[in-house]
Amino acid sequence: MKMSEGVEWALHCCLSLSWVDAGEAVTATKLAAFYDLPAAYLNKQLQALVRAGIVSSAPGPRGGFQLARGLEEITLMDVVSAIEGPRSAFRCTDIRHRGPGGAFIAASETSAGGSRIPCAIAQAMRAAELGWRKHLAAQTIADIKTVIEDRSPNSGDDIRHWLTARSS
Amino acid sequence: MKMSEGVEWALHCCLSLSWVDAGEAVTATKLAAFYDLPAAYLNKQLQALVRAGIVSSAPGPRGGFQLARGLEEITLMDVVSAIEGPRSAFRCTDIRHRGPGGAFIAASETSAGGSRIPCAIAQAMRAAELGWRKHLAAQTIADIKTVIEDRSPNSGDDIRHWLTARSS
DNA sequence: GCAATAATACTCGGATAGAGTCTGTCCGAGTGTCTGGGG
DNA sequence: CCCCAGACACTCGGACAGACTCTATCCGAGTATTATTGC
Repeated sequence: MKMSEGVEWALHCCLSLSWVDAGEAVTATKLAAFYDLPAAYLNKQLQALVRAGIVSSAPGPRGGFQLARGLEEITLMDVVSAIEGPRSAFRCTDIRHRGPGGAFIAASETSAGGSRIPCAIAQAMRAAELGWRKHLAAQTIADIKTVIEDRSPNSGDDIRHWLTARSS
Repeated sequence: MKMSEGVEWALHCCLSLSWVDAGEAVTATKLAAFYDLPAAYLNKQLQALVRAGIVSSAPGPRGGFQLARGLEEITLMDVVSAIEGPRSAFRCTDIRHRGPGGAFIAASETSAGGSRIPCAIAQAMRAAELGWRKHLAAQTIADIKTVIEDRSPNSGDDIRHWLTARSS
């Protein structure tokens, strides 16, 4: 169970984009060079953020990516969901209903309407994962930005200058 | 990010093993037949549980697997960790230190001793994942067994009879 | 000098290969059981 | 009848392929810029 590296990339990119002036777009090539990442693949991850409505994109010269909404409106959950997809990590395949074992619970645990009572194991796993998602949804990128600006107040200016410089 | 199916299998197997009498071993073949799973692959997952000390194994005739400790001592976290390994889902590759961007934070965020201050993003992700792990560690398989026995009090007997029958 | 136009360079976006991990399968080492023979 | 030895059948355990997802790359569609040409 490994989370895609694209999540880390996307989070850092959102953070970096927050320092450039509104209306200014940064290209995927520039962001990739800044972090020494493969440009085309980073572009792919940024596309996922576009589809999720987190950043907006513009083609052509002077084009690129910029945040589509305020940092306070972007939670870690939003970014993770955009990159990893909406499906949960634990996926119940209902093995309790397969094979001879299924016969034992079919009578006693199947509700009247025919809809099956969810597996207790799946419920427990889902509850734990929900806790994880709640933690992610409770933190916005603005919170992280605050931490970083506390640590090094001038890094934001440096990053903005580097990303908005015309010649690389 | 998809969790291995082996986790679901292992959880169900632990639950099933809890109903057979102590000292009685159940073979991987039997458990696989019960849930209609590939026997050899299920055996592989059970081996992981053995390495983690959750179940014990015995070779030869009358051999098989049985729980190595009480259900109250087996948390969901134990099983997940046994199957999935100890590594966390989110893995910080420190892209903030790679490329030109690394130069900006090297001076301001590196502590005196040379040890780097952990990335704020990695910290946030790790905190969320820790919340997930805490949820998993807080629930034991005994808890799940209680839920199931509440729903269908006689299923335990059925499962024990099926698993301990000599001829399939 | 100014406006319209065509060529241009640059960007994102999706379609296309390669690597790593998860899933599934096979065979060998080891152990308890059963059968046959001897005392 | 009881004990012992040998063969046997059964189990786990690790080594070996196949499938799927993640990673990485390439090329085409579209757009703002820029140079050129005519007025």
